[in-house]
Parts: sequence; structure tokens; C-alpha cells
Amino acid sequence: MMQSKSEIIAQDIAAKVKHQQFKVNSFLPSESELTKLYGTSRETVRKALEELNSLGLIQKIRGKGSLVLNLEQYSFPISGISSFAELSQSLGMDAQTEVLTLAKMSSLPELFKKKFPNEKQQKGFYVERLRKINGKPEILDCDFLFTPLINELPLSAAQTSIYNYLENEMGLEVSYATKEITVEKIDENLQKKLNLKDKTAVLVASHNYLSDATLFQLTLSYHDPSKFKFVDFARRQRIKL
Amino acid sequence: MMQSKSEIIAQDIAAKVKHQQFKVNSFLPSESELTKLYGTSRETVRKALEELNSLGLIQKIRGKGSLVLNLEQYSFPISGISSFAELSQSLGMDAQTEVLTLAKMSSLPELFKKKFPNEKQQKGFYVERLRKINGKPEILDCDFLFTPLINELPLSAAQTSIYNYLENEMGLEVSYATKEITVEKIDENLQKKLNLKDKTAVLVASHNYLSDATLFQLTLSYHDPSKFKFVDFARRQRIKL
DNA sequence: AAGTGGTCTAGACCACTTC
DNA sequence: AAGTGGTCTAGACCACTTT
Repeated sequence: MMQSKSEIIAQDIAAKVKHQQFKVNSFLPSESELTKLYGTSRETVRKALEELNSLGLIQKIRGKGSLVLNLEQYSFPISGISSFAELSQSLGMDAQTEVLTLAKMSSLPELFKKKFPNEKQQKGFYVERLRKINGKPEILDCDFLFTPLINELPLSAAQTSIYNYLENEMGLEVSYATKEITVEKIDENLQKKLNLKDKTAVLVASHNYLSDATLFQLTLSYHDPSKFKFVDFARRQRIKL
Repeated sequence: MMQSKSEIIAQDIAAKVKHQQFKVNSFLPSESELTKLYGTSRETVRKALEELNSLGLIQKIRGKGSLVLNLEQYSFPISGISSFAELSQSLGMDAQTEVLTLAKMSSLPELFKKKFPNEKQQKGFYVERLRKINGKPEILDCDFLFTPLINELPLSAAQTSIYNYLENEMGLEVSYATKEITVEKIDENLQKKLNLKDKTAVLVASHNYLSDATLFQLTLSYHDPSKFKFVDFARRQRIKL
């Protein structure tokens, strides 16, 4: 995985913030100092800072400098586009995955047709996985991965990390996703699987795309409402859409 | 409000996509063509495209061009950082706001202390507003705005748009927010106000900041779960935090 | 080979903050 | 006046896609 200079700089600054070499509520070295430090042009340093700015790690203040913000830790279950494996690792959680289903299908299952009425009939892999935190079921992930783009899906990939398999084994480049969070009524079957008191769950429905804008995966993620927490960092929009 | 060249270009391209002068699923003119079209340097055009890319309006594909994506319309109630007034206008909704409370407080109300235990005692304005869509109550917004930064808050501002008042009347620059979405148990009082069947609501809790990183507002937004929908566009992260 | 986007550079000028 | 970030430029070289 080739990284650009600006990504290396951004990564390095993020690491130094994490290890408190650069402290929260203080200013980073100025752009001209960073330019000397990393031996690059100012625009390259600025690109790195812009990346960190958009992530909410710093706030750039004109005439003063780049202030390090107290970025709240990623909260489970989702923020941005990350796999369960990545999140549970970065949060240092006691997490297990139980694969309930892994099957090749000749068309989109009913569950997906209902939630994604615009998607056409397609072949693919259906994966159903129960995520447990501290031994207690918390999330049911239902994935549909399209064939022939994804032609094989070993059980080991479903047990550990599908994203890792796609990116590192198959060389696919996961790029972006659209997500929709709603509160839904669920049936008894799902209620039992998640061990819920009520027939209500938080649903996170996603379309997932590769860097060439190919839709490769649909996801329905059912969460225990009492455990669900979504944390977001948002900047005020200047462009009207 | 001064806009940079790159913002003007981004805004212009977004408008042309909206009016189907640039069509979804087709490519924008190449960067060199846009450079000629807008009479700027390539880096300036690229900055505009990068902005649109991060918003999910286009997908840049190396060697091919910038593909216009089918961006789902902003769904109510929140995406990014926008005011209720802005959202209801851009979505063309039949929305009303009823101001239930507007009071100057000498300290943070209990409700906020409970949800934001890290915030210190502070003076400010407490605003409670009921949002109705098609005449039906859907959201209860509870805001706390800090004094002395915000020293006056006319009722008319609370009835229309507090953000508009802060930005255009007071000259403050709203910059970013951290948001947390959870599902909460609510009391009978709140249940009545929102006319809910169950004692459950979706809570969106926000810290809102100015461009100089000053915290100016805390918000607790209670939503009818059956109406709640949060739509998010997310790009895969390259920087590990 | 030609066209596309991706990265990087060195320099310029501006606006804001601080002294 | 000096230091900070904000914007823009003209040019270079690279990697990928298409013909």
C-alpha cells in the first residue's frame, strides 16, 4: 500500500497526538516549521493538515495555528466506514463473531429486497453474523456480496474480516458507503437472536462501493437499541447541494 | 460572505448537477477542460472537485474522470451540521416551530448536566422548541447557548433560525459539531409533548463550536423514533487515529 | 500515444493575530 | 512588524485507462 507524502505526514501527526507528543488544546508547530521538519513543500504539509482538519483532530485558526482538538474516541458501533474487526481492535474490545449463515444465492433475499427496493435481482453471497461484546449478542450483521465480482468467500474471511479479505486477498479497493440509520420493528426470530426485551432494533442499512464506483455489497445491521451509539463529527457546509 | 474561487467552482458544478446540465452516471468535463472553462489553475479546479468528492457528489476515478454520483437527498432530520430552518427549506417541507421556552439561566439546567457531565456551570439561554412536520410534532429541540458570547436572543430568532441570527446578525462563524445518536427512555412529560406511543425516543446530543474552537451551544434533540432517519455518506479512512 | 487524474514543488500575495 | 494560516499559480512528473 503506497502512501503519499501528505498521508505519511498526516499519519505521523495523528500518532504524535495520540502519544501526547502534540498535546490536546495546544497548537501544532506552524506550517513553516512542519515544512522544515518533514522536508516537503508547504502545500504538501497543508494537504496533511486539511485531512486532519476534516477528521476533527485539529481546528485550523487563521493567524494563530492548528489547535489539537479533544477528539472523542470512536464509539461503537459505527463511524465512517470501518469493519467490525477494525473497530473492535482499535477500541480494544472483547468481541466475537459467530457466523450463522454463509450461502451462495441466485437472487437477492427477501429481507434485502424489502429494504433496498431499487436493487435488481443479483447473484451473490449471503452472510449472516452475530456480533458479541463481552459474550453478549449486540449486533446482527446481514451482508450481501455481489457475484461475479466476489466469486469466492471462504468461511475464515467471514469469521475474521471480510474487508481484510477483499482488500488484501482480492486486491479490491473499498472506497465509500451510504448509510441510513432508522429504528425498526423486528420479528420474534430476530428478537431471540439479539436477546432483546422489545421488538425494536436500530437498523443501519448501507450501500458499499469500490473506488471505481461499483456497488459490491449491501449491509443490514441490526443493533440492540440500549447499546447503540453513533458518534459523528461534522463541519458546517459551505456548498449548497 | 467572501467565497474563494474553488468554492465558486464547486458551487457552480453542484448547481449544474442539480439542474442536470451535468448528468448522474456520466463524467464531468476533464480537469483540463474545467481549467479552461473557469479560467483558473488546475490545482484550484482540483480543490473544488475534492470538495465535491468528499461530499459524495462525485467519485474521482483515475485515468477516467470524475463520475457524478446519485447523491441521495438529505433526509430529515440531520446530516452534517445544518439548522432545522435550512433543512426544512432545502427539503421543501411543511414545517413549523413552536417556541415552548426561552429563558436566561444562571446555570446549566439539570437535563443538560445529566447528558453532558463534563460541562461546567455556565450562564446562558435555554431554548425549548417543538418542531412540527405537516402539523404533527416530531422533534423536541432543547438548546443551551452560552453567555456572554451570546448576550441577546430575541424570540424572533428562536422562532425562525438561531443559526441565521448568530451568523448574519451577530457575525459569529459556526464551524463544527460533535454529535452522538442514542436511543433513550423518556418521561411522560416528553412523551406527551411528542405525542408518542412508547416511552422511547431517539436522542441526538451535540456540542457546537465556532471557527475559533469556542463551544457556544449544547443541543439535545429528541426525535419520534418512527420518523427518525439519519443519512450519512462516508469515505473509507486512510489515516488511523 | 494521448488523455485522464494524483502528487509535489517554489513562489507569490493576502488576511488575520500578536507584539 | 513579524508570524500565522488561506488562496492561487504554472509547471513538472507519475500512474492509470483508452485507443
